[in-house]
Amino acid sequence: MANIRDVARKAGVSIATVSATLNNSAAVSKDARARVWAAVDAVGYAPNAIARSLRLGRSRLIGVVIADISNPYCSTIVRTIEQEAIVAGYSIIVCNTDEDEGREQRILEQLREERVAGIVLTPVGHGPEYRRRVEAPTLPALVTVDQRVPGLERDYVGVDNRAAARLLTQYLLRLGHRRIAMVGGPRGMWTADERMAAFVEAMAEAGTPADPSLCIPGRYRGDVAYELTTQLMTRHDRPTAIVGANNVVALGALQAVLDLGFRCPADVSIVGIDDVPWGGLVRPRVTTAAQPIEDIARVAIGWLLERIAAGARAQPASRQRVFQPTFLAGDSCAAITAEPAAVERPAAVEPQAIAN
Amino acid sequence: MANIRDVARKAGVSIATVSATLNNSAAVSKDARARVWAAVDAVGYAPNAIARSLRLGRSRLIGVVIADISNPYCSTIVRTIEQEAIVAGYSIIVCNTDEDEGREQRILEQLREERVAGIVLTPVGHGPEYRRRVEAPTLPALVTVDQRVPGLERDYVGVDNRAAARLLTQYLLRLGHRRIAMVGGPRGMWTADERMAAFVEAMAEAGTPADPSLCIPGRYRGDVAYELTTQLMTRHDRPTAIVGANNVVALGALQAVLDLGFRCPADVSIVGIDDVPWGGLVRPRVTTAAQPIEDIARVAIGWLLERIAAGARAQPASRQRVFQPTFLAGDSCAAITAEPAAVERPAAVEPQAIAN
DNA sequence: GTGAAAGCGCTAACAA
DNA sequence: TTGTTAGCGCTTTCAC
Repeated sequence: MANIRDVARKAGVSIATVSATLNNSAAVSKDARARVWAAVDAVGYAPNAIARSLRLGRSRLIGVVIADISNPYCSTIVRTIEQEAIVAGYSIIVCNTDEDEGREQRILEQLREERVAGIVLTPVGHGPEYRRRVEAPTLPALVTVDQRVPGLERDYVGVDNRAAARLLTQYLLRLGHRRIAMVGGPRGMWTADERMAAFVEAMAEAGTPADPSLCIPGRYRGDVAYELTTQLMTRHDRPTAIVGANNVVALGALQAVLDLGFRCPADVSIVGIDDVPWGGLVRPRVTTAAQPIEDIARVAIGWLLERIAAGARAQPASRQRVFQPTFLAGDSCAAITAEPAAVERPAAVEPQAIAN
Repeated sequence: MANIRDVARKAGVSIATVSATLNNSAAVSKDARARVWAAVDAVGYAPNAIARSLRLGRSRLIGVVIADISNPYCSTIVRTIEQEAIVAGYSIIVCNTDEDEGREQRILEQLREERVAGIVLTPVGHGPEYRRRVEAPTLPALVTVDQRVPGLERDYVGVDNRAAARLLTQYLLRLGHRRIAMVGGPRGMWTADERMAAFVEAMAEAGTPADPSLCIPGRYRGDVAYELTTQLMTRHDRPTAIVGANNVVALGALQAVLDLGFRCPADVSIVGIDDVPWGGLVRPRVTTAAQPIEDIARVAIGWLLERIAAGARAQPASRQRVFQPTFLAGDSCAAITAEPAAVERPAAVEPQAIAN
């Protein structure tokens, strides 16, 4: 493939002149300029970004590390980031961690070797050891999204997870539910822990502490949620309502409930965090606390580009931006009308008596 | 950031020895080897992939060019490709064309500059000029997926689009529908044209040629399909059934139909090509002709890695692999029982008379 | 088994 | 305004 020397030879100028022409980095006579462009066409030259990156010490690549691109939440984030990145002249490298810390570590290592200009990371780990690794100055500019690592000195953009879980729980409580279950995310994952904690808190505040056996950590995967919900609903003391820790969990739960022959919301109410794509077509429409995903992604990539531009210069201190969730009423919830006893002795209530 | 020279100095060896140790490319004494690894840890060295790529003339990056990552069809492809690529030691750069040929051209140019090892492309263009560009030997190893460019000398993996559209059309015909519409994809796009052609063909074969005004090209986007379907269903001679050219088109059509107050399938039947994620929860369940997306993606990345490995050596001739779609019955279609007149004079039939 | 040195393609400092 | 040249970090040939 043609290189800058070929162009220079063809145009009858030096390689410095070619470089200056291509990059507008120095004054070049009109004549030389024209000859250079003609030669570029003639030899089919395309600048070698690798050589340029090596010379400049920086690349035009941004790493986007998310849990799983086939999750619509993640793909929306990636899409938005790409849209913004491309106008800034960057391409993005997408990596899936599958919520596996070891995998994430390998990915970060690889991105570091690749000398990417920056990284947008949905971190999966926690703890001081993990923090040390993600704070490492050997990593490029880095912004965290969605998952937050407490104490981590890196920019963070996300949603108020506690508010989201509280919102939904209180909604169910207002409808008269007392025996409410939460099918959660992976234990140790920030959003999962936060959402679970807020659920427990809201239940306690209402004077009807959550039954620990109904607070079920899981994974942010539909199949796992399906399995857990199936177990949950085949228990003799099954709940009257289920909080799904995110969108795919709620969908998995709904599918399980329907497959078991229950009606939603007649037999069991279901709510979830994060909106569902084409959620308007799912029946019943799932009531959710939606995140402004695009806004989150835009802030994240904006901050990252800022830090990349700042380069070695003084970087701003780490920032936090927390968006509020939006309550979106569907029709996956029904009020519990009879059985006031349920309010008093939730654990003793026979769900069959309440259902419907 | 530490480089190979720092490691060599620390270990008291030459950079050649460090390189040989790191890459197992030459015999190194046990002692030297140990000192090198110790030095690597000590200085926090990570090899510079950019420098290595420049030297080697090849990178560990693969470009994946798709229409829109937020389309579940695309994200499944990307996910599968990433899974296979990572075990082969490659990372992937994801680029969205939004079905815009100019955008695609810029992306291909950029990937070429980036000297990616290979490209998986969902081509959006057609015609000799376009073909010439995508066949350009200046591009790296390249495999096309989903969209096919007739006459293009590049590997292609996809589905039998005609079979898919024919399958669905014949199904509707068997149910007694005669006034069937197709909400299509972008005119000029291979899959869209094929699907439309097969629809027209199947209608003609049944002796009930499709009404041209019911063969509507559009875009592979839910909002566009929604708009077109709304127009379609507010006509006085509206159809009794709609074929959606892909999954999001079918969903957009369904949403429009329901929003207008029609019942599906009682008032209008809907089918679509490509499966829908969580389709089991959409009511009614849309009857579809599903593609084996993972299989398609796996063949594509497999062929690409093969070509990358072959390198400058003789490349195999361009290959084609066409998978058959699978018919998945939902409950979005109803039989037309009365009104045999419809068979004879479809254009004259008052749809109201048919519609349940 | 080890090291010196050339060179991948580019940019930028400096000289002319 | 233009050209010469050093060097980014690495791999690899060739001497030792």
